[in-house]
Amino acid sequence: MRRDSRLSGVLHVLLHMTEQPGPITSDALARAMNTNPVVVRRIMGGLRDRGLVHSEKGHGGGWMLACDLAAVTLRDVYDALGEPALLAMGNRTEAPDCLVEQTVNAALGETFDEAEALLLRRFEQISLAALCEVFHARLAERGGSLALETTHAA
Amino acid sequence: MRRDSRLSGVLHVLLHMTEQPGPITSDALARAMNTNPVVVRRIMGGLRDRGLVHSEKGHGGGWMLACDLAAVTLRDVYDALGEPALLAMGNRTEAPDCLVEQTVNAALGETFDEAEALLLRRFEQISLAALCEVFHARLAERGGSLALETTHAA
DNA sequence: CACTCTCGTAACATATAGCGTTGCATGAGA
DNA sequence: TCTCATGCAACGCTATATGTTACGAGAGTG
Repeated sequence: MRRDSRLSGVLHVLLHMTEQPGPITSDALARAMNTNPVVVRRIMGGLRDRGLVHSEKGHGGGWMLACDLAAVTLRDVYDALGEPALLAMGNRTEAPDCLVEQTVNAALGETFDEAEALLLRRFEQISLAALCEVFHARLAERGGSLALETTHAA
Repeated sequence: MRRDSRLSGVLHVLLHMTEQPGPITSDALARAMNTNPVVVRRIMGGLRDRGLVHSEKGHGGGWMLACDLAAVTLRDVYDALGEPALLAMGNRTEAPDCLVEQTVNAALGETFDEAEALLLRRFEQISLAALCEVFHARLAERGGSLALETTHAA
């Protein structure tokens, strides 16, 4: 299967939203990500249910941030996506009768658990506010516009 | 995508081979793994090309170990499988123009790289001989047979 | 009220990758 | 010559991320 890029995608969207005061429509976000509005709504749905963002229908509607950027980490966003699989590999069988396979599972499982724990720990260490800061540092360093419409030409 | 279990599977096979003096057929290995002989040959092909195992056709043929168990690590086996993807997630775009996405990619990419490096490092730290040792320790502790035919009832 | 905008959601299509299965060719031993 | 076993191509199946279309519901505008 293709590699899951939902976390990457939703963070892209969230970071753009921090740079824009008003609500942004799924359509505008979809254009920025070269994808479809429905895909945007799909990945944003989980974040809405968790109260990270808020959506409004009708004229002037769209998506708005609804959380404290300093208090929300990538882990929260990851959870809001439904905690998709982190590793592409896994043990063949969960609870095998075979002692040989139990040995293999134990060794591999420990390694896999370590890697997953590392990822989640790193996610918890990065807040949306921190991402914003890094972005602004890059912006100041390299110059350029911060508007969604400019960075993503229509 | 389904979670890749080739590493888990091939290690199971290799460990069984260390416990058996003569060659083992793909058919016997497939029965032990509740799968198809062709699947066994497929994942073993890479290991054969690297000289980790040797295959013989005809009567009395099958698979044999062809390496120093203490010198071969899980990393070697992983490489022999063709270095399949370790992580189920990735960045949406490799080299985006958007400064926002560059920021997201940098943060996530660093985390992903760390996790991949951890996995490979752990793989390098575990030799086939070490797995064998753990297996024999478990065997002595819990008792039981070590024959493929017994642990995997036909 | 009619119209337009936007989200919410179902339904279906597409692409990829692991896995299973069949068939046949090839080489080795009985 | 027959049987056993690998080598390999060619399918089909399944799961999942992603793309697309269609329609309904709510919210603002004229």
